Amino acid sequence: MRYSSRLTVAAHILMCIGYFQGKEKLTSDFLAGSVNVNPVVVRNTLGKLKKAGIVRVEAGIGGASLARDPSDITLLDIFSAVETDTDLFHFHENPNPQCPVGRSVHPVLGEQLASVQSAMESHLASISLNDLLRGIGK
Amino acid sequence: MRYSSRLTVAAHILMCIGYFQGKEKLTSDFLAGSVNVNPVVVRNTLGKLKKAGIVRVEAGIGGASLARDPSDITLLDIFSAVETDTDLFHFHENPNPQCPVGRSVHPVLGEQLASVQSAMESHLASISLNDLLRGIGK
DNA sequence: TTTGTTGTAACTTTTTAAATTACAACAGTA
DNA sequence: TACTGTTGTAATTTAAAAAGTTACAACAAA
Repeated sequence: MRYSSRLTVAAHILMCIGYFQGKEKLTSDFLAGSVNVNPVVVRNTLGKLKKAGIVRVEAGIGGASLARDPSDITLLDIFSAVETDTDLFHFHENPNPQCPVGRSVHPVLGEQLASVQSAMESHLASISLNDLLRGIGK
Repeated sequence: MRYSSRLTVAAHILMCIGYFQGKEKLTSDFLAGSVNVNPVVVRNTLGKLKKAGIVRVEAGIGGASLARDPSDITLLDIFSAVETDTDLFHFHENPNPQCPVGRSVHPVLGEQLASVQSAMESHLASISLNDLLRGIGK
């Protein structure tokens, strides 16, 4: 299995906000129309992004806006805000502790996979919302 | 979401084979005992590893063995052999093509995510079964 | 021919994401 | 104040995928 589409949905939403900010009222309905998902999914996603300090949302009146400069919002920020389980790999639960291999898998393999994970994360951190906005309509 | 436990299960199986080769008869039951999964899962996994030229399996008589030197089996080899969908990120299906952002998400974001993916894969390729075997019982 | 094993298909269980429904809380406006 | 459009959030449903399990034919050696 792989990561859910939460990262791409969240990135899409933020690209919309960055692109349309000032021109359109960015309600969850409007954003849902571009992403083509249910408005409630947009609201939940915005809720997580708000908690992470990435967007501001006006309750009641409606409308979302970026809380930081697009160059200061990275894919890692979005990823961490939005994915519940950020672990890339998933260990099988109960290797046999009686077996020398079963006893060692988790520490040995886990250490290696953690380095893969952090390589991925630093790569995500090197890409900003600004980089994405530059590509729109090009 | 994240990758299934297929990679860790497959790596565990291969570590067992590398470790016990020559000392034990490596049947799916024996391997299942160390990994602590159903023997059928082991057989399915071995089937994929066999197709990828990583192991040899004796039908009838039973028992698995490595088809290559452990230093020539990387985590990327195992990963590719065993995961059905190797895509790390998952795109939402139907962004609105009427919207300039909806039209651009896939190409723009997809290109960036592909670079993240290949960074991860080259990292996986740098770790061999030999590296894992060295860590056992240490 | 008997025994122990692999290869596979089919089915069930469990888990997770995403869609959906519903409604209270909120903030402006008439 | 009442009305309107919106957010926040809980609860439920639907859909998809992984892993567990059962069952059995094919196989290879003794």
